[in-house]
Amino acid sequence: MTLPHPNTDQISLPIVLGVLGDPTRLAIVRYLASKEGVALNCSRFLDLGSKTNLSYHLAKLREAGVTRAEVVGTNRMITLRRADLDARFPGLLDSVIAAAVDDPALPAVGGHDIEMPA
Amino acid sequence: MTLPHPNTDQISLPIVLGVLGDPTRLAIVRYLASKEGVALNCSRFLDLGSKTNLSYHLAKLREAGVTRAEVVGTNRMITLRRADLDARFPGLLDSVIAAAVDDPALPAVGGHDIEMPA
DNA sequence: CCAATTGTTCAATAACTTTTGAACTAAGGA
DNA sequence: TCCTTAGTTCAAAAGTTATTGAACAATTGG
Repeated sequence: MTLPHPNTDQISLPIVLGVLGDPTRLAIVRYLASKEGVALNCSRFLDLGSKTNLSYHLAKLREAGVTRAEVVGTNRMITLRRADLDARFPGLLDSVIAAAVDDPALPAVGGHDIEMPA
Repeated sequence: MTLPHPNTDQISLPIVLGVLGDPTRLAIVRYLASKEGVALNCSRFLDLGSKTNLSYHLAKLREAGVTRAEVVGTNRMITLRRADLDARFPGLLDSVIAAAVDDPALPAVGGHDIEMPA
């Protein structure tokens, strides 16, 4: 049971930008960046929306190539595809995350759930 | 007759990313970047769509704070707000433009119209 | 003044995106 | 096996964005 992800060279600039142009998804990416090296399961993000709505946003991020989701039991462990994005669009993710870190308009993710080492 | 633009500190990260997440607008920005220091009128971009559709996309870019439009006679002279964007989101525009420059999937702007010095 | 040029606005439509709830699958534990 | 937990899928509804054509405004040049 593995989920579909684009290859690095299939990642599209307008699609990545469009996917990041949504406050919920930007908040997810910001949070993933703040926990780099750690794989988080979806329920981590329940502050940002309902379970089914998160499933939708996380699928968008994955299909755009921004995140990777690994199936571990009944969990999907989610990580940022930082190396792939850096290779494809150097500097882009860094500048987006740096800008997102101090954006008070973005919704925040609490800090109340299990996490597992990547 | 001056057009509304956001102040630098009003420029929003998700709005900028969303606006750039469209191939037509990314092509406009890429072209503006390639002609930096030159103000271009709207008809420069007619390869990318109809007159009224361009009016729409150029308004989106302007309202997001990505471009500046100056009224000169019957023309709107359009420039990238590079300094403002660099101040607000350091490195972001550079990395977007660098990635857009070698994106063969983006529509191209011809090179068949008047241009005027900024 | 008249006509041409540049670009906007408006309303309609088409196309897409987001959100929701109910039903579902798959794995894990008692 | 049965129950729970984690997450997906589906279809409907709601909301948003993109595209079009017709009508409009403002400036310039003859």
